[in-house]
Amino acid sequence: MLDSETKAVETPEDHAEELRLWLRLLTCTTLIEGEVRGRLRQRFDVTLPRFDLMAQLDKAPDGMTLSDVSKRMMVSNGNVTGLVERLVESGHLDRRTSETDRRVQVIRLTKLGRAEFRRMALEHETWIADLFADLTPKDVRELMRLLAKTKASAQKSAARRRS
Amino acid sequence: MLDSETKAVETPEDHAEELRLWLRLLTCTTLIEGEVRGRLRQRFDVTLPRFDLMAQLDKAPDGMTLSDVSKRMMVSNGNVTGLVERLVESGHLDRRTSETDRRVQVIRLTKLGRAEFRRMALEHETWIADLFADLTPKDVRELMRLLAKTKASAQKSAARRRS
DNA sequence: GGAAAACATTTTAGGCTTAAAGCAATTTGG
DNA sequence: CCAAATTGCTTTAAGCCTAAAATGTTTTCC
Repeated sequence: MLDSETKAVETPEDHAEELRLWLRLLTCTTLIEGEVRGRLRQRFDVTLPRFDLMAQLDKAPDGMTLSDVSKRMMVSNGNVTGLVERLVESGHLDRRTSETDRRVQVIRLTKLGRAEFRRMALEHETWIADLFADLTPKDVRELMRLLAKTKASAQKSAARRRS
Repeated sequence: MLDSETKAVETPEDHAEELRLWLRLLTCTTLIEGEVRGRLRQRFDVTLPRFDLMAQLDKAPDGMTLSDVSKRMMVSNGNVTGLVERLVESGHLDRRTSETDRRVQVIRLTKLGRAEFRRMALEHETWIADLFADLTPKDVRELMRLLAKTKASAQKSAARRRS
């Protein structure tokens, strides 16, 4: 049997498996994301980022600040500014400056925005179910568990770098 | 015990688990992708799409057509056109029209492009390994299996829609 | 109280991305 | 052979996205 040192010499840094895993993860996400994007556009003439932003706001009846949205969506501040601008323009969002802190903008879904989002979300959920249809409930549970572990690992690594 | 019909009435369409799974998948990918993007920029002043394109070409010593690249990267044709333009400009790519079919553009890494990519890829691999560091080899295998199943399921669903 | 730091957002410059339309070259099927 | 369809790529218009700098506001802390 090989000791660990010998093995280390033979395969100095074998991270090929992790690399393949990352590529597969990326492929899955890209595939599903593209499918959802296309369906949103065809059925509702809406973009995925707009839908995602509305989804965040649907969960927050009292509204959110732009920073909150930016953190939740994991996108840059400037990105949110533009996205919100367009959704206010189209009447889906209401935006007001906080009374207690004039730096802060609070945004909410308008009645129109909420109604449209709910209508889209119902159908969206069936698309997702269909895309994952071949996974058993056990597969789903197991994937949830492993992705939670993955997320924690990646966050730890990211924090290590920032420190 | 409830029969399936009663149960169906109580929970008409329970796809909440799949939805959560999709969001978690997306979170993991966004997290890792953002981390890789930032490191590529800081260490090598290169963008992620440029790196991805070079990675495709590194696996194809005889070059690829733009269509091939577009399919592999799962992005639109027009996207590749611009990406290639900039990489030819910076001297990383060589582009020539096919002798047998004048519609086709074949691109390859230049000597410079290959050298730079190899240098980046070495480090990139260690980042990925670090990001996935808390997963056991068994976790990795299991994730690979479940993501393969997910990919197949999503492709089937996408094909259903297109038909 | 007031300077300095922190914070929320916007602006800027540049690049990425898509869908759809357009152009040229090749292939197909009468 | 040649018109029609297909294929490979580019262009266009619009929107998405980031990092970094700028602006205005609030908090901190001496």
